[in-house]
Amino acid sequence: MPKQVDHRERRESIARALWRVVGQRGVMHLTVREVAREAGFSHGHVQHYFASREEMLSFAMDFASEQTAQRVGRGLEELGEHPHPRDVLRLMLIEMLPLYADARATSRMSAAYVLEALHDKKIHARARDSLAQGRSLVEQLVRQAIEDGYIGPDRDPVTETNLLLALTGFTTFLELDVIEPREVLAAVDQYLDRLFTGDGDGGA
Amino acid sequence: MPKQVDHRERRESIARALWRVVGQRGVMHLTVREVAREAGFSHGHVQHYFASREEMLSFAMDFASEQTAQRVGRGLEELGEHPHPRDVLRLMLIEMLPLYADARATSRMSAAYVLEALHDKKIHARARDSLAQGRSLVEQLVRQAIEDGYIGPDRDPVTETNLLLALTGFTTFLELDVIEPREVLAAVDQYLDRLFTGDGDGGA
DNA sequence: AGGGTTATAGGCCAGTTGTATTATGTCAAC
DNA sequence: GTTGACATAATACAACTGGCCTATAACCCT
Repeated sequence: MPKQVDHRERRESIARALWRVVGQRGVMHLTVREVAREAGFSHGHVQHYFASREEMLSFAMDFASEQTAQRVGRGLEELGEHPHPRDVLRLMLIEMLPLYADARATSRMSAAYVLEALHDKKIHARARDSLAQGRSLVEQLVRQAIEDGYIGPDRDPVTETNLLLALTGFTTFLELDVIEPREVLAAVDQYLDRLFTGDGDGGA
Repeated sequence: MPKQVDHRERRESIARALWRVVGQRGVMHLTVREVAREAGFSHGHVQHYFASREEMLSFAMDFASEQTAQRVGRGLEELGEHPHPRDVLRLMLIEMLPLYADARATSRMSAAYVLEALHDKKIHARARDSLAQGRSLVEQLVRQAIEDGYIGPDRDPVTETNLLLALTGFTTFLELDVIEPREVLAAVDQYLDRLFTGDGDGGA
C-alpha cells in the first residue's frame, strides 16, 4: 500500500487554510471550494482527504484545540522542571488569548467552534469534553497551589479556577481592539499577583 | 403616507427570528429564506423590510446590543435611586451573560457579531464603538466607586475595569455546560466581594 | 367611490453550494 | 511493462442562495 503523501500532514495543511478562511473571510464563506482555493488545491482534491465538509470542519476544530495544547506544552518545557504554578497558569491563559498569529488563528477557530456547538449536539459534546478537561487540569493546578501554600488557604479552588478561566473573556476585547495586548497582560498579571499571595512551601 | 404596519416592530420581529436561527440552526444556515421561514413570512416579505441580507444582519446585531442595554436599564430602575456600585456592576455582568432566555439570545447574536467583525471592517468599527462605549461606562463607574471609597484607592481603575469585563468570558463555559449558572454567580459575587472592600463615603 | 400607496406572496434568475463521478497522472511491486 | 492503488483535477448535478420583478390584496385619504 504505497503512500506517496502523508495524509495527516495534508489534512493539517487544509485545516490551516480553513482557519485562514475563517479569520479572513468569515464563517459564512467557509465553503469547501474557498478552503481549497486558500490551500492552493482543487476542491476535488480536498474531497479526497475529507469525505465531507462536516468532517473537514471537525478535523480543523480538533486540530485547533490540539495545537493550543501543544503550544502550552512547549511553553511548559521552557519553564523548566518545577515551574511556579503562577507561571503555568499565566502561560495557559496567554496561549488561549489571541495575542499573536498562531494563537489568534486557533482562538478564532475556537470561537467558531463554540458557535457551531450551539446547534450541533456532536460538536457540543466534543467541545464540552475538551473544555471540561482543560478546566479540570487548571483546577488540579489550583488545588495543588493552595496545598503548597502559593495560594491562600481561604480561597475556594472551584471558584478560583472558574475565575481564572473567565479571563479568556479578554478575547472579544482584543479582537475588537478595545483593549490593547499590553493592558491585557497587565490585567492578567495583576490578577495573578493577587491570587498568589503565599510564597510556597506553606507551613512545611 | 399611510402606514398600516409598524415598520420598526416588523423589523424587530424579523430580527428576533434571526436570533433564533443563529441559536438553533447556526450561522451557516443564516439565510434570508430561513429567517423568513422562522418568522413565518415569505422571503419576498422580508426583502420588503430589509433592502439586503447585509442590512438585515446589521439591524439584528444592533438590535441585540440595544436590547441588552435596555435590560440593564430596566434592572437599574429596580435598583432605586442611589444603587450600590457593586449591584450596578453585577447587573451589567449578569445581563451580558447567557443566563436566561433573553440574555442567551442576545449573547449568541453578539458572539456571531464578533466573529463577523473579524473580516468586515464596517462591522468591526460598529462593534468596537459599541463595546468601547460600554467599557468607558464601566470605567467611569469604577472610578467613581474608588473616589467614593467603595473600592480601595490602591486599585487601578483601568485594570479593574478590564478585569471586570473579562468576566464575560464565562459565556463560553455556560454555553458549553462546563460551568453551571450557580457557579458563575458564585464566582462573580466572590469577585465583586473582593473588589468592594470599602463601605463607601470613604474618609468624608 | 376611486386613486394611490403599501403589504404580502410568489416566481425567476444567475451564481454558488456540497457531493458524486469521471478522467488523467504518478508511483511501487511484480 | 503491465497492473493496481493512489493523487489530483475537472466536470456534472440537484439544491439552494440573494436579489429582482410582478401580481394580488388590503388599506388610507380625498
